[in-house]
Order: sequence, then C-alpha cells, then structure tokens
Amino acid sequence: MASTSVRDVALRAGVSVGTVSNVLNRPGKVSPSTIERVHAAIEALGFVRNDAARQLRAGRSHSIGMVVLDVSNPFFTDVARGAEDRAADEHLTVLLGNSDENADRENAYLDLFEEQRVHGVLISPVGDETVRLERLLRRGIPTVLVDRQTDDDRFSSVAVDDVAGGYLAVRHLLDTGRRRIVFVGGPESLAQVTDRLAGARTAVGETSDATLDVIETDALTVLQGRMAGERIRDLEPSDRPDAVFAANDLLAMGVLQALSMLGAVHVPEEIALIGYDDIDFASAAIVPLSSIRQPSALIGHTAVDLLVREAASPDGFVHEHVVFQPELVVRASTARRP
Amino acid sequence: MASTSVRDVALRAGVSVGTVSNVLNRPGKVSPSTIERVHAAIEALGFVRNDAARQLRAGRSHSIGMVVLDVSNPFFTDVARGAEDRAADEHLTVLLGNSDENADRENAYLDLFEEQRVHGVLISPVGDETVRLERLLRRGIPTVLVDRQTDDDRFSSVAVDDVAGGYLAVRHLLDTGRRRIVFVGGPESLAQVTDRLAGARTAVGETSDATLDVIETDALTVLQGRMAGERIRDLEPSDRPDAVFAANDLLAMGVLQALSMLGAVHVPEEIALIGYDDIDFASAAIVPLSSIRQPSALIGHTAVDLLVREAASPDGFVHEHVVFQPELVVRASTARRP
DNA sequence: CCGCGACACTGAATCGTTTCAAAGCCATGT
DNA sequence: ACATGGCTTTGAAACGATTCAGTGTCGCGG
Repeated sequence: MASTSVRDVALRAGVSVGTVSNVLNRPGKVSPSTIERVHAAIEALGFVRNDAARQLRAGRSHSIGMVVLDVSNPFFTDVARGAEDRAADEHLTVLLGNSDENADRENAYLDLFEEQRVHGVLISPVGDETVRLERLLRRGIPTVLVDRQTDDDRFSSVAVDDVAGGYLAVRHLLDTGRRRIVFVGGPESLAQVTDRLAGARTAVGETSDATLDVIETDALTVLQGRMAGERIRDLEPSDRPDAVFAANDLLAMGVLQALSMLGAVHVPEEIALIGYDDIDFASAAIVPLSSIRQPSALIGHTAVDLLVREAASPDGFVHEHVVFQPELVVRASTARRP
Repeated sequence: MASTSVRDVALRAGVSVGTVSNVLNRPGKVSPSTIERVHAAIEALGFVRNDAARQLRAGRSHSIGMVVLDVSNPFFTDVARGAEDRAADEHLTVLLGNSDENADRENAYLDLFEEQRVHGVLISPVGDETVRLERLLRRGIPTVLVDRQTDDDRFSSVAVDDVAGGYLAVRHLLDTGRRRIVFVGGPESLAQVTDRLAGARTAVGETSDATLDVIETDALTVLQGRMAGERIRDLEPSDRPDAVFAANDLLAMGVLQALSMLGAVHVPEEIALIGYDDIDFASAAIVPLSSIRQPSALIGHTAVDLLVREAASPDGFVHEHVVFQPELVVRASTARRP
C-alpha cells in the first residue's frame, strides 16, 4: 500500500538508486543485464514514478497551462485539441482552464499555473492587462497569446487577422445586396470583438449607402445571441436591418433561434446572417450558417510550437507573431435574395 | 530570477522556515505581528509556493484526474464543468483528459494520473476493463465511474438510467405513430450504447407491429451520424424507416444533415428523429431536435462529491451508486404526422 | 518563589527523484 | 607489470515545503 520508491526498486534489483534512475532516463548508459533486472523489479513492485518529486528536482513541471475564454465554445476546444496533440509530441500535458471571460477566474488560473511551475502558458486574455503576464515572464515562464494579435515583443502570439475577417464577413453581406447591417457582439473588452467590428466598419465605409449599427452583448454565448435576436425581432419590420454580422457562431445561432422562432423573421430572405469561427454545428443550424473559418487546431498547434521553442532557448529568444488569414464560408443564411 | 523559497522569505522576515509555513497554513498559530512581517517579505520577494514540493511532502496532489469519451461533445464538457465547479469548492483542480473512445489513450491518461498521485479519478470508461481501475484502487486512489452504471461495489458511480432513457425515446416515437424504427449508434463496447438500445428494444417489444433495426457506427460523432444518415437516405423510399433513434445528439445531428441535404427526406414528415443528451445545439438544429435530457452538470457535481467523501474516509467507505432519471424533451423533429 | 501550562517559535528530518563527481572494473597497448 | 581509457555503477547532495518534537518565554496560582 505504501507507495514504492526508486529506493525499493534499487534494493530489490540489487543496484543503487542512481542506476535505477539511469535505467529510467538514460538506458543507453546501463548494461542490458542490469536494465532487465531493474525492469523486473519495477514490474514486481508495481513501481510508478512520483511526478511531484521529478518536478521538484527539475524545477518546472511538464505541463502547459492554457486559459481560454469559454470551454463551451467549440472553437476553443478545437484550439485546445490542436495544442494537446502538439504537446503530446513533446511529452507535455495541457492543463485547460476556463476564464469564462472573467478576469478574476483568469487570475486564479494564472496563480495556479505559477504554483505549478508550468512549462509555459497559453492564454486568450480577457482584457488588455499585461501586468499579470509580465510577472510570468519575469519568472521565466514563456507565455504565448492565443487568438489575440499584438505587437508586444515580450510575448509570442498566434492569431487570426480578425480585422480582415470582419471585413470579409461584411463585404460578403454587401456583395449580396444588403445595406442595413447590424453587428452583434461584446463585450468591448475582448479584442476579438473590437477587431471584427473594425473590419466591418471598413467594409461599410467603402459603400456609400450602407449603414452599420451595433448591438452590444455581455458575452459571446448562444443565450446572449438569443437576447440580441429578440430585440431585432421585436423591431417594426421597417426598422429591421437586412443583415446581421455576429461576432461568433454561438451568438449567431442564438440570433437565428430568436428570429426563426414563431416563424417571425425569415433568414436569409428578410435578414441575412453570418457568424464567425465556423464551428461544426454551424452547418447543422436551422438555416445552415455562413461563417468566417479560422484554422483552430492549427492555432493551438502553432502556439505550443512557439512555446516549446522559447522554453528551449531561455534567453534571447525572438518572439514571433504568427497571423493566419481567415476564410469566408458561404451557406444558406446569406443566400442572395431572390 | 532564481525562484525564491520559504527559506528566503524566512531570512528576510527574520523568522524560521517553520514559521513561514505556519503563516501560510495555520495563521491561527502565529502572532499577528509575525504574520504581518512574513507577508511583507512574501510581497517584497514575490514568493510563490512551489506546488511540486508541497505535493511531494503531502503524498498526493490536489488535482482530480478526469477522462471523458469525447471533449468535443458538449454533454461531456457540461459534466466537466459541473465537476470543476464542485472541485473548486474543495480547492481541487480538474485535469481533463480525452480518450476519444480509445482504450490506449485512456490508459495513457491513467498512467499520467498515477504518476501525478492525483486525489482521485473520474472516468467514463471505454470498455469493461476494470483491471486497470483496480490498480488505482490498490494505490489508494478513489475512483468514480461517470455516466456508467455498475453494481460493482469497489467503485462509486454516478449515472443516468440509460435503459429508461432508451425506452422513453422509442416509446415516444411509437406514441406518435411510428412503427419502423432504426437505432443508430455504436460501438457496442460503450455501455451507453447498449443500454439505450436495450431500452429501445423493450419499448418496441411492447408494440406488436413495431420493428427495430440497428445501424452500428464506429463512434458517437456528427461525422459518423452523417454516414449513417446517408445510408438511410440512399434506401428505396419504401425500405426506409419512419423513425430514427440516435444514441446521442451528435449522431442525430449528423443523421439530420444527411437526410435534409438536397431536401431528400423530410423530417419529421417522412422520418422522425430523436437524439440523446439534449445538448444546447439540439434546439438550434435545422429541425429542432427532440432528445433525452440528462442532468449533465449535476452528474459532474455529484461525482466530485462522492470522490471527496471517499478520499476523506480512507477505509471502509461505502461506495454509492447514484442513478438519475432522464427526461423526454419534445421538439419539431418528432412532431406527429399531419 | 516555584511550578505549570499556554503560547510562539525553531530547525532538523522528511518526502522521492535526479544529478554528478568519484570509484571500480576490465581490457588493451607498451 | 603498469598506465590508460572506456564502461558501468555508486551514493551523497540537492530540490522546497511541511511537520513535529523540542526550546524558550511569560504569566498566574499556590
């Protein structure tokens, strides 16, 4: 019952603890017969390495801390999966934390990760606060911003050009003949929201008779989308927009639910709708949803890549800013009017 | 740069390391003035506890290991969230692993959790193998089966009555006039699948002119559902079933996509469709999906509860088997024929 | 004035692994 | 016969927090 240690294994195999450790970590340095004997002892005793002791000695854990804005959002689980896959190659584990767009929860996770002496941190930050992240750097914990562009040369970052994405979305709405556009998204503290809105504004600015209104939401969730959709549905038909650009697909699905409910407003005939992220469920929506696709798994993959490289070259690492380009995916929800 | 330890804090505060530790863990035993001095030193040095050292001393970590069948399935993320919330109350962290219905990946996570000396394990197992789980028990790691019923008194378990759920689903299809029913689900190694199928069989058995066919899938995913749906769509109209019961909502959404594509088959007029889990996206589907609701967050919550109680009472803990009842949610996809 | 308990604090031992300087062993070449 | 170098193995030190038996101090009652 009492857990067995290398000492027990060494005793049983008739070698020293150093040799047991070598068998485990540098088998090339140990003679075949000894290796066999040690393995037999490990087997017999059911020995399992104590990770805490390894970490203590090593000074840092072989985990990567990751904080995302919303684990219920398939976009982020896809990013996390990409990160995990790449991390597994390096024998690293990903600890996934969910900030729920809440700075306090974000901080709680960062505290935890500091105590754990994680190998590095991947974060999709809630606000602009870099104070907290600087502290990680000073501790020597490499930190990569995920899904957030930055010029800050103290961090690496992996993001998608959200301004371009916003532009793509609204350009497409304009190209299919819509002019009165509403942007649904929020809170403003999220860079994803403001960037996509900025791109939308640019596109609208290019067309003289187009207008852009904003309905701000408290979060990027289906529920918030439904509330925004209800506000639109309850407008006089003449006051309604002819297109909605939602800051992500969850919002878009909420908007869609509200508009379709009771057959009140037809999508895309009366109002066209486009989302962002192209999550798997977008194509299975009541009206299949047009969206802006981001290479989600690749984002996670690349982020771990940068992290690992930074961790390997302690000082003088040149931080990189990787920016992917988004892609328009057209489905029924923005079909051209008849 | 070199991380500061309790020793440094002690030195700076002019006390012993033992006192620093007491300030951190049993402030009641330390005089107010000393507490203040120690806190000042901690602040000044930016001291952060080293979790690895704590764990080494404590003998186990304050993390709970959790393995689910599919992180992309909102049902499991909901369960995980419930678990995390309850765990946070106990100052425990949840490490979430994804087996992808693959026994090797499941084992890899269990190995990891053993090395980490986790506080306990929550698992939604891939197969019937209890061998691996027994090993955890022998190590003194309490283990709770999640979303899996069992009579095994060596484990606690938290589950939903899947046989009752399967019965509910098919009883509803029969009640709305359907007779030729197809069950879509697999692999058979998942108890969730076989239990739901068993319930379905019972319901069909109660109606003399009803039939039940099975299309087995390789996994419970949207993609697999789409493949099954295509097989149904490609049947001669006279050979088609008049209702489909999918083993979970992801499958159901895939089936729905395949049937609706090209307007080939109308749901629910030609084929009624019911899923399982009632994930958030089910109500936003092309045709809002009827489903069987499970109290997902409550499952996670309860599981952590049992785990914590077992961990607190090392021996002689009486394992409990909690079984929740599922609930039918009727939407458009099973509307009665006109 | 002594003894006793309460309280605050100390510091060495401990957890289990890894590392590394040093030692042991053996064969080869001179 | 001995030095040399290449393997293999050894064992003590180190990582950093916690614990606990023990030291010291103070105040109060007898």
